[in-house]
Amino acid sequence: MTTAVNSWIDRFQGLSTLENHIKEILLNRSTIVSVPANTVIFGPGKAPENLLLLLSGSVRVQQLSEAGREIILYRVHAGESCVLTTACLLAYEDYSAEGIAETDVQAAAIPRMVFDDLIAQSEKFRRFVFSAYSKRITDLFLVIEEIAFQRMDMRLAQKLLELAGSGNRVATTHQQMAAELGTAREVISRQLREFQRREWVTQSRGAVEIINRKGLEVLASSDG
Amino acid sequence: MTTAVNSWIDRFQGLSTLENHIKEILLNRSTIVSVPANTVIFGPGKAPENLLLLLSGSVRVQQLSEAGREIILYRVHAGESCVLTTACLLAYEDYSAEGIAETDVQAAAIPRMVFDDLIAQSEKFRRFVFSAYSKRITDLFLVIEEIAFQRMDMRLAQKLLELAGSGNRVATTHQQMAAELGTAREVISRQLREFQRREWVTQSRGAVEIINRKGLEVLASSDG
DNA sequence: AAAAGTTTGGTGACTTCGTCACTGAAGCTA
DNA sequence: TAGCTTCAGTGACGAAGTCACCAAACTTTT
Repeated sequence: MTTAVNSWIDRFQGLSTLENHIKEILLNRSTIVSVPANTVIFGPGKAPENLLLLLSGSVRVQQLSEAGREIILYRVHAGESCVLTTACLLAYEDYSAEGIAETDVQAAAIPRMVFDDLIAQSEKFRRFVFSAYSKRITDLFLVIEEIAFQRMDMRLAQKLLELAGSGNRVATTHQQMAAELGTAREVISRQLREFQRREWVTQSRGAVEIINRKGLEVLASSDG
Repeated sequence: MTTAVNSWIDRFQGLSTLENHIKEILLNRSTIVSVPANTVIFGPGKAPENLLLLLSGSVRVQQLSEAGREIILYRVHAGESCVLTTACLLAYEDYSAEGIAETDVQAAAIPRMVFDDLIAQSEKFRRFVFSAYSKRITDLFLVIEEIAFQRMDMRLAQKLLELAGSGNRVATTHQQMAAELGTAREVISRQLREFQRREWVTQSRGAVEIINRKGLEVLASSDG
């Protein structure tokens, strides 16, 4: 029997303090899966059978409208869980959201029944799950607020900074940025042209280079 | 000891099949509360201490933006639960959503600890809770899609029909309708004027009267 | 009952955003 | 190198959001 130390479990804030016997259940009854980039992990007609705890990579959860437009709802990163999915698979399976591996992904997959077991047995695991829900839901509230009330130029500046991270290059097409923000490609093109005119960015096919971070930051944080 | 039959529990789809001893815990450790209309049930700085199961009335959950604008996220009706709230109170308490009693409300209030107990003890209760989550979350996805992609005239027609129910009168101000749809009052005023011109509705101060349901229905269901 | 205040709705001018139809340029493929 | 596909640019226009202001309808006060 393993001692359940130094396992992937400890990479998850909120799981590392689990009781040892719970950790063992988690370790013994979950499997580590590897998923190549761009795999559809769940979606309409493809209900997820497992709760995924991401060890590396990221998963993009997006919604497709009937008219073929799409919007990105949130991302799941390493150290986080696809927990909303779990709820959704229990009932309303007919929603149109889908989860896609954005990079190669490694994850611990917990079967539905084991998940149920853990929820029943461990107060700490329950807390972990409901905390994850909480974060996702507040994220969704934020998305709604941004779509409804914020200006596109501000949202685009924020998204560019977010996607650039510590670097300066954002490798993405205008079309993809449009999906990020739930708008049309032309709108992105025009905004980026304006950013370029202000010498905040330079553009090349399939990429945006940030050359004046400050400018974007000022716009991004100008509340209103 | 009660037999736990004919109680409020049976009004909830998903709870009526609970084991009897679970029903008894639910009955004995929850309290029936009455809340007058317009009470703020939870909100920023007022975390809910209980899971509410609505017996009568309805609760409106809305988000306030910094600029003072608001948007209605969803409603909780009799026979449903304020379950999202429960998750949120566990962690991220700093979200800006608030729940308001739209009418006088009667509800069964389950303290947080009892909720945790029930989750641990009953598979059926877990299913009830996660199903409720599922419904709310898919509702939120729908809200996002509508805000991002649907035309205002269509959304307004849908909302009018929804609020009218089986009647023909919607007692609401333009400002309130704007909050329903996350837009500005002027937009609502202009759309309603157009509906009036088409002789689908008549207006009076604080109310809209539907006089041609068909017209609204056609617009509401014209996808695209 | 008249005056004053508040809430609700109306409107024009303007900006921003989304849509449509089309163009051209860049990169890939055969 | 010719042809295809993807990506980006653009003008024209319609839809939606913003701003500033006005007017009408209810409420409260005197």
